[in-house]
Amino acid sequence: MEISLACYQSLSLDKIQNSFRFPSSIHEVFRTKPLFSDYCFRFNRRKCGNPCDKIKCFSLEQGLQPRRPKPKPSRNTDSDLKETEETHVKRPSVGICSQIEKLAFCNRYREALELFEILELEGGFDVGLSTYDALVSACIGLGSVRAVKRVFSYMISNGFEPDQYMSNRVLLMHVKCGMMVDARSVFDEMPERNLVSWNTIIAGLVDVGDYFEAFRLFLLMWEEFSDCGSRTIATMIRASAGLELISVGRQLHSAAVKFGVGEDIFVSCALIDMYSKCGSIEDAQWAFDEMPEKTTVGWNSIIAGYALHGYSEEALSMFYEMRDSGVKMDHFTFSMIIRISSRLASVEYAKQVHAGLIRHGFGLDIVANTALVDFYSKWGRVEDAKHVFDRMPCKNTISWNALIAGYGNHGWGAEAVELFEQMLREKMRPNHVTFLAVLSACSHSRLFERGWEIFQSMSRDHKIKPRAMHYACMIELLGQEGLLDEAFALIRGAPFKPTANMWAALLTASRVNVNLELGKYAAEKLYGMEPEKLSNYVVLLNIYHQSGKLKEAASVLQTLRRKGLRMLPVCSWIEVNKQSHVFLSGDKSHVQTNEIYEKVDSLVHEISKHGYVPKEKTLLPDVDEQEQRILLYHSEKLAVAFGLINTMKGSPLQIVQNHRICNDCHNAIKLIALVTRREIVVRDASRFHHFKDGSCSCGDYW
DNA sequence: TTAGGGTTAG
Repeated sequence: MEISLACYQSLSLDKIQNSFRFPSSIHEVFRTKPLFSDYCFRFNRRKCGNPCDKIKCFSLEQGLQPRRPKPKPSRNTDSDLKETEETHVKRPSVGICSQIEKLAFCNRYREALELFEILELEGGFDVGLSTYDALVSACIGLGSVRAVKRVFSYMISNGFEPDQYMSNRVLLMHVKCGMMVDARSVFDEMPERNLVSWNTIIAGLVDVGDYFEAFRLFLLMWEEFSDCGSRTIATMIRASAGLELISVGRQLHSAAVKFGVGEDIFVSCALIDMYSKCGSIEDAQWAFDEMPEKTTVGWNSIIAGYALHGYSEEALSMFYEMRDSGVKMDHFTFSMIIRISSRLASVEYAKQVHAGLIRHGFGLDIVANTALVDFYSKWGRVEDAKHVFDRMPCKNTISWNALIAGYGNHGWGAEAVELFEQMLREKMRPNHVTFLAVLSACSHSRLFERGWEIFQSMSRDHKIKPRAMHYACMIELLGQEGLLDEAFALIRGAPFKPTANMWAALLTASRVNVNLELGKYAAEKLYGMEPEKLSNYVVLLNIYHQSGKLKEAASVLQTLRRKGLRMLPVCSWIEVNKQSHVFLSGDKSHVQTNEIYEKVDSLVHEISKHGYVPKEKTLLPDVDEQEQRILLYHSEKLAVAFGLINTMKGSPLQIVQNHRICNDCHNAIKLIALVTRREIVVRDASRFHHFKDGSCSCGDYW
């Protein structure tokens, strides 16, 4: 029985309990056809390979054969006797061992492992269980594969025979350090496994995204114990979230209620996360409302849920509620709020969160600081971004990517490339996002040769296969150089089926270079892939117009009308004094309307001295006569005028737009930035446009 | 008995 939790706000849990079919339901779920197609869809979408292979891997018939306990080795051989004798002569090592334990207890893991070196080098020490436990803690604390190998090999060579507790700790040590293959061997060879062992290995599998194997082990665990606790359920809910399988998540929710752990905080948080990741924010909110005690993680999960669905305002409002409820905020909260501020282009708010981050003692947190770097660099405040970046005590690839992308988005292509090279010099490993950022920077700044070199170095030097987006960047780069044939050859030579992004890049290149034939070809490819996407038709329409082919343009227009494709209203918004102001074209609802319109008129008058001529007619098909008259008052211009009236000189204006900026406004804003000596950053549906000193970071190519 | 679980950044 499929149930929607949102429907149960009145009678709720009873019905959920009645729907309980666990665990047989999970077997059914994995065997039924609709769910199989569900997987196919998801795996196609995530490009995780052939879904059929994944399903084959998850064969319930091939159960894991429980290992028999290993027979204890007979001690008849000479060498064994020797070993036994040696164990008798082990040196007491109370001093070193207790020191290791103390250091590990104080989280001084590195020092504990340094001291462990003495045991390794000199050998023959009598090391007790508590010392091994401390060493395991040190390995987990450092997350070091090398340390795990050292400690594990010492345990084996020293003849350590772990009890159930220590076996689980050893298993956990491998799991936490991401050594899942070794962890699996440890698990398989354990003479006895209890619930903790199963939970540990299953959680590890979920952590690395091997959800099918996690489910397989979960069912085997169920066969062995016919029992599971809140921890197992929370983990399996996480696995359902990973697979985006709400039906399985609901069954687990039912199971949790049945087992009396439906209100467990870990289960509740996992449910909030699962429902939001599976697309049902209503159910996530319901699960949150049902939490008897709303913890920091609970609040974080629901805020993350709203943010995931693009409901930034709602997420912020939940954050205010969280703050007012007196629950402690943590580095997760701050990281999310910075990201949400970034979407809302709210510098003031981000500054406050930045201050709060430091005040609450999370000033060194890598995730929150990376979010800050991303925020500042996204909005053209490169100095601030660099300031945060330079003061980060440790940085990872994501931190570097954020700054490189920021440089690139704002037209500092050379600086982005320099930063990328510095990253390589500092032995930080780039990933596919790094290359996307640096190639996109090259493309915005027209660094053709450098971009081409970097593109080639991806697979040659860094063993990273270029993906469709990298190809799209290169097509853009070639298009800027007018090398359309080469761009087309790159698409045809790609080792995979060209994607819509790639054809769209070629279509844009054809429009900019006015190549009708290639444009038509790319547009036709795009229609086949995205028949309902309006922008594809609009670009072709523009190409026909530019080439004077009015008959063909009219035919595209007819197709649009036949398909009933209409544009969503274009809107731009800007935040001033922590308040968002949204504008539509010709919008007269704002309280400062008169002032704003006067400002637009005076700006247009001013920039006309610099050669600006407003376009009389837009090429967009859905703009009616009335709207054509108000072209002068497009949402972008209204937002810019409002920003200029209400903000201090010196600070850049930050405007967000739900569509691509139009050609006319692009020209106008470029000149407005010049005459008013203000920086204006517009994030449209496609990219950032940083207007400064009469030019734009996109190099007029978009 | 100990041990195992939930949320964040490009």
